[in-house]
Amino acid sequence: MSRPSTPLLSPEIIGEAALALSAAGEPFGVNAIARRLGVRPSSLYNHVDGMDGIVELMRGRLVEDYRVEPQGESWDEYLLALLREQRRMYADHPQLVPLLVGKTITHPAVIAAYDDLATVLVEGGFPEGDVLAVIGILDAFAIGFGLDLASPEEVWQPGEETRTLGRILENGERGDARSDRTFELGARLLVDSLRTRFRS
Amino acid sequence: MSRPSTPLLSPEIIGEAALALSAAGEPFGVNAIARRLGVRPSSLYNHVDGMDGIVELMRGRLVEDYRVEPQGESWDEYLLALLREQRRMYADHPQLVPLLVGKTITHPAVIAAYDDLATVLVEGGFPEGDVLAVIGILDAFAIGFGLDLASPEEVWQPGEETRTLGRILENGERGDARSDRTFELGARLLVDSLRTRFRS
DNA sequence: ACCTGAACACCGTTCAAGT
DNA sequence: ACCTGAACACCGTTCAAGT
Repeated sequence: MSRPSTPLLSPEIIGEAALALSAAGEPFGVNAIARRLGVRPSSLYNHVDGMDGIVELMRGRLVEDYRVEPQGESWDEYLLALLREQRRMYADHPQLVPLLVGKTITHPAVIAAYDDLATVLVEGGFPEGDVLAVIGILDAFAIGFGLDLASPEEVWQPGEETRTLGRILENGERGDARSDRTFELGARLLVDSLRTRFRS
Repeated sequence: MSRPSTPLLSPEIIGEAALALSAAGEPFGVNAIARRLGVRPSSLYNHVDGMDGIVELMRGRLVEDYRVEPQGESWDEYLLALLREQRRMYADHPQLVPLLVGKTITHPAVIAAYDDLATVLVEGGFPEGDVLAVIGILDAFAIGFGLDLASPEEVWQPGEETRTLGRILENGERGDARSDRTFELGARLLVDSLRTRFRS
């Protein structure tokens, strides 16, 4: 059983297993992936360049799975759709966030997605000198709200008396409802202020 | 040498070592901390409740180190100062982000900091029903821009031809200068839109 | 009370051996 | 070409032994 007639593994299979583990909130290391695929950890190294390679694979699959293609809608509608989808993506894979933002992006599909965004902004009338900053703001937004959505049902649990926070928490929502309201307000504020500042 | 006359360790010493490692971008696990303190990993368990306890310790030290106390300035000035400091904090400890946002906050000093913020917002005239959402937006902002600041000098490196992104990158800044411009624009947009929406 | 050493079940990675 | 098994240097955690 040292070499099967038809391969058990491939980069695609490995990437998919890694993402499934990550989406389930479980560790997605070499050993965990091998366990899930019924294979020895060392087998993975025939298809993938270690843990770094696996992360690159995951990045590629994520762009595909959460891709939002411009359909000719107005820039603000596109931005809202993109923000919503990206937030979902980071919320589904919070453990992956530091690994994704810690490395330079070279993956062609990811570059293409950012190129789409840059093009929509330029065609929407944004000054070219500001486009990079706007892209960065959108990314920061999506990551921040994604992690917020992934955070526990109860974010704050005051032990002692508070002046304001405790009262606000009692009357406010919690869990996904709280995170959704936060995101919707934030997204609206952002898009509105972009429109105001760069009205064309 | 099984028990020293004066203890080698304490929760404070352990937390400080962990933060120093994290700030240096190095792993800050039990073994790494023990190595740095010239002690065996098992020794830490006399002072701290495992890795979870160490993270709680780090959280507490972080609030102190990056605390921004309201000084009676206007709410928007306070918000800007807070955003800047929090961004710095997350940028200095990107690896810690998923561990911090993944757990309910009970630490009294952290609760007190959020209580300060909630109080400033209420006194600044924000409707109480919106304060929780605004706090969430500020958090998301700080985390997102913090991770952006911690990201590599070159965030995008297109391999092939692009329609817009490549040109924008050539003419734009990179590294901290890019991240700073992004943050300053984002912070200004946010505070402006909060002022507009909740003008009192 | 507090540090140690041994032990355990993990982790990522390399590499010779097998087909 | 591709899976395995052994080996290595890690990791977090427990616990009896020492003072």
